[in-house]
Order: sequence, then structure tokens, then C-alpha cells
Amino acid sequence: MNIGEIARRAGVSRSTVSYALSGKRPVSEDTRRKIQRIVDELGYQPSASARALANGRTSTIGLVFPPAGNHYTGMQLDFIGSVVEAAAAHDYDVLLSPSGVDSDRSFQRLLGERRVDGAILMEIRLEDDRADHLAALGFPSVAIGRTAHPEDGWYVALDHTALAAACVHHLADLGHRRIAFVNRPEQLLRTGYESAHRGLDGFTKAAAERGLTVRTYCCGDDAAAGQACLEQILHDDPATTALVTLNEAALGGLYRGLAHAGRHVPRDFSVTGVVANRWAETVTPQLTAADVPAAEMGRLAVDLLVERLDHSDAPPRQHLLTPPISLRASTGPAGVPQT
Amino acid sequence: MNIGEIARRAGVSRSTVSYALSGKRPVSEDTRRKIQRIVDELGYQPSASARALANGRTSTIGLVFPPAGNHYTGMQLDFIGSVVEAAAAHDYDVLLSPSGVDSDRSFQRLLGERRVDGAILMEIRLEDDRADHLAALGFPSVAIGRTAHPEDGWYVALDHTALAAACVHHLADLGHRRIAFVNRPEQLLRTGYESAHRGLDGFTKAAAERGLTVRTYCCGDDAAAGQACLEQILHDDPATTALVTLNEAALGGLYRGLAHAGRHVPRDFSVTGVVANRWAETVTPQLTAADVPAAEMGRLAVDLLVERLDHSDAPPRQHLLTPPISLRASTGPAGVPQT
DNA sequence: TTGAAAGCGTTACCAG
DNA sequence: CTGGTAACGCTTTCAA
Repeated sequence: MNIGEIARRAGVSRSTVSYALSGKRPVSEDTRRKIQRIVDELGYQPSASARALANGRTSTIGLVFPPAGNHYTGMQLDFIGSVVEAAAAHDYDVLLSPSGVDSDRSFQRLLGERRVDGAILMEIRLEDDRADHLAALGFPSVAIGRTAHPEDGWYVALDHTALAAACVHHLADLGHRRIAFVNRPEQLLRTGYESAHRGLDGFTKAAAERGLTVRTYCCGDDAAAGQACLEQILHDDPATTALVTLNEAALGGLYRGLAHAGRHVPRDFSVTGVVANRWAETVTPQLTAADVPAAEMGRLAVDLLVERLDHSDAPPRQHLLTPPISLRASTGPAGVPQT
Repeated sequence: MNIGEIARRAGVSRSTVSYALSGKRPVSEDTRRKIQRIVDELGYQPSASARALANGRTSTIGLVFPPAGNHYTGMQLDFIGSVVEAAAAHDYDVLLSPSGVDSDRSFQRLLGERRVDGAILMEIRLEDDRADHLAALGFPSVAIGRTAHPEDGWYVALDHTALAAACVHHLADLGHRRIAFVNRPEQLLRTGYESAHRGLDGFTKAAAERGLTVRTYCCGDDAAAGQACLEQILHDDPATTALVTLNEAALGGLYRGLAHAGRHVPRDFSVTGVVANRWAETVTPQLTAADVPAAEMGRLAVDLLVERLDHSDAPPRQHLLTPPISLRASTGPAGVPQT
């Protein structure tokens, strides 16, 4: 079933069918209707490959995210979902590419074989070879996250520095003096993972500003690691009364560790951090946290990318978000520190 | 940068370049090397669209899953991740399609515009118009889940009937006599969602077999709904001592409801169900559950689909999995029922 | 308002 | 072992 067949049945030329369908040039109402009838009857739809070949656009965007070695988190899930839906709203399809770096086969296919019109990059690193590569090629892309030199790029990101700082100030205001920071896994930190670095930074600076005693930890992306990490924290400094975490996947384990240590949240110990809200609401007591608006970010990223695709000369645009801390039930005034 | 340019520089014909690259016909070692050198130098990669048009294969598979109206669950995340990686291992890309039904624009694009070679269907319903549609078209697809008439289809699925029954027997063996079933949202049940129906079925039959007193509930896919559901359960029958759930997203809320009601798990109340293991391990106490091997299922689905794509005449194959219950910490012997 | 024809970049068949 | 050439199915320019 191809355009020639439709043309033949309608007794017109293929170009007329093409124009009737795309509306890119006027077609008499009569022939348009005749063509439409036949198209509907036969359920004809133009081949995506042929169309892509002819006009150079695939109507597909690539979503690049690292492979699951480092487990997927709930945030990522929300991103993916919202990107796919936002893209569908613009009549774009989404091609998933599990690429950690430049040299990935999958990444090369995406670009080299011109499978997509543009790309959205997740899990940005401060020095990100994928972002650099795309920028060098002038390939339309939007990052979810900020590299070290984000000025001339398109992105939507969270201000992790400010967010972590806000958590610190919240705890300091409640009277906490000895607090811990639970980061993502060390391996992510080593590879320059943006949120881990900026979050750590914001935490450290704000804590210094408030004159707090702090320790910082890396923690695997799962409950078991969270539990172990919490034990380590209390072992290193039993007088710790609060923690800030960026590690959503470890959250359940942190809570469990606290329970096992006999620390009641929030009476004896306060917990806060940066977490997507549906996960913050899953734990008991519900987590007071800066809610990551993952769904909104995905949508914004798509909107930005579509804009960039439509106006290839548009100047870079960014969204830097700083969601407020949602007060729930996991933080409270510091008690008398145990010594 | 196209194949003609490579051919020109190498002083050979385009077909020779094509064959040198694909290996589909012998090429003298000399010219092969010369071509390869130029290809490497220029970083040439054939255009996916042109190739797809010429040979009718897109090297892309579609992953069809419903839109997020009914929030995404952790299981779905694991599926998506494993499908993408397994596909990459076979050099396939994955196109995401958020389609609930047949008539979705996105679904139509996938098929009608021939964007993919085959499809994997998630979130199967007992009567599934997408599955029917694909079967009628003879379009290669693999379902994750079983329709009401799965005999001649390709699928990988969990035996939810057996799984729910196993949970019931486990609880009955521990002496529980009054148990509740917490299902997915009513809307999913109404639309014929497979796991919800088969799970309910297995639960009901096994409970009857063991002579248990049961109540069954539908529950929204989030923590708040879980908490409300638990309150309802204890309100309807305060003597309930255990529950079985298929609802991963509500789990945190169920636990919270139990805590608020002063029921200690597992001393006063046992909880079990069917849940992906990383989520079972997130809650405290860790959930004794039939672990959904989501990652393995995704991989199996891709393997099946690739096999079907390679041998279009292959007879249907299925994987029906019945993972055992992992004993963790959320179930225990029934105490004296409260009246 | 319409048609003819030239691409788009591959692959694969037919000759040599 | 290699080259020429006809598809693949669409879009778009050029002419009428």
C-alpha cells in the first residue's frame, strides 16, 4: 500500500496525493475529498522511512540515558514517562538509547545513522563527552542537568547547589548541629555526575556557613547500601541528629537503619533531601524534601527541543528550577544531642 | 556524507562499498581494506532511513506501554530498562509508544508508518485490542502478560494465578484465617487488566480451598490510597491478620496504615504479595513476596521477538514464569485474632 | 489546480 | 570479483 496506489485509484498523480495529505499546496476540494475517501478506505499511511529519506526529518527524538548498571531510580522513570508523553503531544516518537558515553554503539547509531532529529540527554556529568560531542556537531539537543560550562547549551536542570543548601538551612534552623550527607554512589561521583557534585558542594558550603559539624558519605543506589550507610554514620558520630540525602533508592534503607538503631524519626533524628515527591510520600514518616518535579522537567525538555528543532537558529534557552522544600513529617527540632 | 562519496574516493562502485560493508558478497581483500580505511577516516555510517527504505527493516522494535495516567510502577521501570539493554545487545533500538489502545495516534504511527520491525506489548489485558490487532495483521510481537486466549501468541508472563495462590497458602500455613486482598485500581480491573484479574482469581480460589474468610479491595497506585485502603480493611473487619497485595505502589501506604493502627508487622499482621524485589527490599520490614523478575522478563521478551523476526515462520513460543516466594521479614504466625 | 520527474541514500539483482 | 541500474516510497521543484 503506497502513495502510487492511492494516486492510481483516485485517478490523480502521486504529487497531488502528497499535497492533498500534507496541505502544502492548495488542492481542489473535490479531488481532496476523493483522495481522502480512498485513503480512509484503505487505511493508507505514508511510510516513515520513505518520508524521512525524502525530507530529512525522522519525527523522532532520542532519549539518552545510561545503562542500568547503576540501577534506575524512580526519578528517571518519571522523566522517561513525561518525555514520551510530551513528545507524543508534539507527534514525535521517542527512541531510547542506553548510552553512558560517546563511544557507545547505541549512541553512534543514534547520531551517525541519523535516526533522530534531536536528543535529550539524561544523567549529565560536569564534563560530559556526549554533550560536548553533540555541541561540536551542532546537533540539536537538550540536557536534563547542567555541565560545568552550561552557558551556551540548552538545558533544564535543578539547582542542586541551592537545593542541598536549603536542606541544610532547614535543619540548622531546627537546631541541628551535627548532620550527615548521603550522596549517590562513589562511582558516580568519580565520573563527575552533576547532581552529586553540585549537591555535595551546596551542602558543604551551607554547612560551613552555619558552622555545622558534618560528614559526607557515598551510598549505593539500593536499600541495603542505605542501611549500611546509616550504620556507618552513627558509628562515626553517634551524636549526629540529621541527614540530607540525594539518594532516593537508599531512602528506605536509611529509614530501616534508623529504626534498627532505635532512633525515631523525627523525634530523635531528622531526614531530608532531594527526592521525587511520589517517593517522598512512600516512606513513613513522609519525607520533608525538595520535590524533584521530574514530570515537569521532562515536559520542559521536550518543549525546548521541539522549539530548537523548529527554529534551528534560536538562541539557547535554559530552565533552572529550584523547587521549594515540601514540609512533611521527617524533620523536627533537634533534641539534646547524645554523646 | 553518503555511500556515493565513499565509492568515488575509493574508486569503486557504490554496490561494492555496500557489499564490502555488509559482507553479503565476497570482496577482494585489497579493495575491502581500501574502502574500510576511507570509511574510518570519514566516519561514514549509512543512513538508517535509506537503509530501512531499501531493505524493509528498521532495526527498531517498539515498546508499547500505557500512558502514565495510572502512574508508572517500579516494575515497569525495570522492564523498560532491561528491554532496552537486551535490544541493544541485538543491535536493535527501542521506540517507546505510550499507547493504551489500538486507536492511539502513537500506536497507529508505530504500525501504519512501519517505524518498527516488531513490538513488545506491556500491561496486557485479558481482551486486548492491541494484541488482537497485531495478531490479525500478523505483525511480529511479543506480549509481556497473557491474554484470555494466549495459546497461539508469543508471550512471557507471570502465572499470577499461581503466585497469588502461593501467597494465600503461605499465610494459611502460618495460621491466618481472615485475610484481605489489595488489588490494583478498580479502573484497571474494569478494563480487564490481566494480572489484576488472574491474581484476584488465584487468591479467591486458594482462599476458598483453605476455607479462609476474605475480603478483596481495589486500591489506587500510590501511598495515600494504600493507607486509606488499609484503614478500610481494618474498619471492615478488625480481625483481619494478613493481606496479599499486587500493588507495589501502594505498599508504602499499607505499611503506614498498619503503623498508624498500631499493628506491628509481622507480629500482629502479615503482609505479602507479588512485587519486584528491589521494592520488596525497600520497605521495613522487608516484604516476603513472590519476586517479579522484571529484568529477566524484559530480556526474554526481546529474545523471543528477535527470534520471531529472524524466522518469520517460527511457531509461537511462550515463557510462563512462577517465581518462588522469597521469605523476608513481613510474615509470621497468626496471633490470637482480635475481635 | 495539476502532472512529470528528479532526487533522498541504500540495497540487491543482473551482467560481465 | 566488480559495475551498472532498478527498485524502495515519499517530497518537492519545475512546467503547464
